[in-house]
Amino acid sequence: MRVYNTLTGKKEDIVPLVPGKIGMYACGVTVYDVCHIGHARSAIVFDVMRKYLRFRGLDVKYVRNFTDIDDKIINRARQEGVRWDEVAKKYTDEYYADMDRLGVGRADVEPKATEHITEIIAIVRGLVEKGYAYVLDGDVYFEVKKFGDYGKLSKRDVEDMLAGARVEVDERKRSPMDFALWKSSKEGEPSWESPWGPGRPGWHIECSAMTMKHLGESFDIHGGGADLIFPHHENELAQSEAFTGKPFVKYWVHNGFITIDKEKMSKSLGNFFTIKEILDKFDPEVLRFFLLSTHYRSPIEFSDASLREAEVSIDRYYTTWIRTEDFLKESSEKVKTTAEEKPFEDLLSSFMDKFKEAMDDDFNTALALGLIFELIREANKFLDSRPSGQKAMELIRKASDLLVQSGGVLNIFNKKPDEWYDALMLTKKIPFSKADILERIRRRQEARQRKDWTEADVIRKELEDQGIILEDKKNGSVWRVMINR
RNA sequence: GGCGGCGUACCCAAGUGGCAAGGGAGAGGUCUGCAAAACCUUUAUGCAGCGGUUCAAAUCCGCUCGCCGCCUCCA
Repeated sequence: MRVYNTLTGKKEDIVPLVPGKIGMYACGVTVYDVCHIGHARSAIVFDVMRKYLRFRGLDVKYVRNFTDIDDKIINRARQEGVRWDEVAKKYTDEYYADMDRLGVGRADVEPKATEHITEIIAIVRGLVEKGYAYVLDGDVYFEVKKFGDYGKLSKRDVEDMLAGARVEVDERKRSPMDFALWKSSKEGEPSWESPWGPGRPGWHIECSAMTMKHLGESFDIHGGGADLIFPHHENELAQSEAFTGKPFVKYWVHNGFITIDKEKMSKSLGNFFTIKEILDKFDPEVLRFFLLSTHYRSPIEFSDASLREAEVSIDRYYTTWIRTEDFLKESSEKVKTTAEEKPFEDLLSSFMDKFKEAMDDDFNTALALGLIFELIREANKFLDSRPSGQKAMELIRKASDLLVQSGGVLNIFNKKPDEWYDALMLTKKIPFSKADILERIRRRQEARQRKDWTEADVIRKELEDQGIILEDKKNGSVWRVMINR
């Protein structure tokens, strides 16, 4: 398995620090507002990585944090006139609600900054003692120039950055690049006792404390959005390695942004969609599929049209699923071998290797999806050749097993077709109930038996106008929800 | 200004040296009472442009053009 490591700028073989085990940390969210789909991308990408690593037999410990104390939270609380911890609680709940709807699983440990104040203080104290940090009026700063490797993750040169000087200058600091490990609290602000007086942790130190506690001083994979590379991860790396004297993270993994009209989706530009907004119009599976249809490091342009395309693709999957189910239900004594059998069998036996190969190569979900659709096409082709007999059934059963297995890793295609259509009934706001539809199908079936094609077509048209498509099969008609309307 | 990335068909999108995955849309066809679904054929002698290296380049190197990101909070 290989992964692109931001630290080295190359794809590298994944060799766990402890054979058979993976320690993995992903930066979660600061709980001061509702999540947008950029947060969803990060959450989904690392959820799938975790699932795949497990699928490959690794014992994964996945940690994802909450930043529940921060200036933004304090500001938000001030604006809303509520306590800071109420803000944190509220948006933590919102986060869970969004993730649950999205189908993103919980991490193995979900630590909060405020639950690690003791550990944070211990690290800050250690850094002061080791001479990497200095105290100023109750604040503690990390002195960047003391850490020779500073800039190695984001490929930045400290001198260049100083020359650029877009950093807010606090005259008291020894260097503008120095960053806060501990911030003294003003009257009325949340605070914890510390050797430097009442205060709260700086932004980056919490991750060092939490990773160290839950994954050890060195661990395998650290992930997050690409916008966290600098300064957050750079600072995290510096303070962690300065404190322990050991390599902090083996593989740094960063996901690309979601763009709108080619521009990064962000709070400040205001061009963002919340997870809720999207899930009102699309099933969570559609968003997941869409996000996995592009490699995780590439930017992905967000639009309704793209989500509709994803919807069509998913529908193709469930349509095929129904075909395979129908096929397996029909008992077939007579054996009919077709010319399609051999190529189909070959594809089935090579599929899982190719799927693994795709996912092994830096979690190439887009390529993996391509393979899944190749399998779907071949399964349909095989069924079109009208085979029958035990062997044919075994092949189809194997195909659906492979689809379930690969879909399971990607956390897609995990519904039953019925559930997919139920979901579409809701998101497409179909005005008919299932009973309405079945009643019309029954009436149409009578008309068809009378060979009253006009009447049959009128009923079909009526359903079609409301977004329901009928398919006539040899033993009756079935309905589906129309996607493109 | 410094650093990094991207540009593949009508659209989305894989592909880091050896015949250009996959999906959508379009056209034609098979099947069907007609449809739908499915399948088949078709749609890039070509990968932003120009040079170079190589037996061989979308892939490596150089330059040019265009777009974007980070350098400040950000998934």
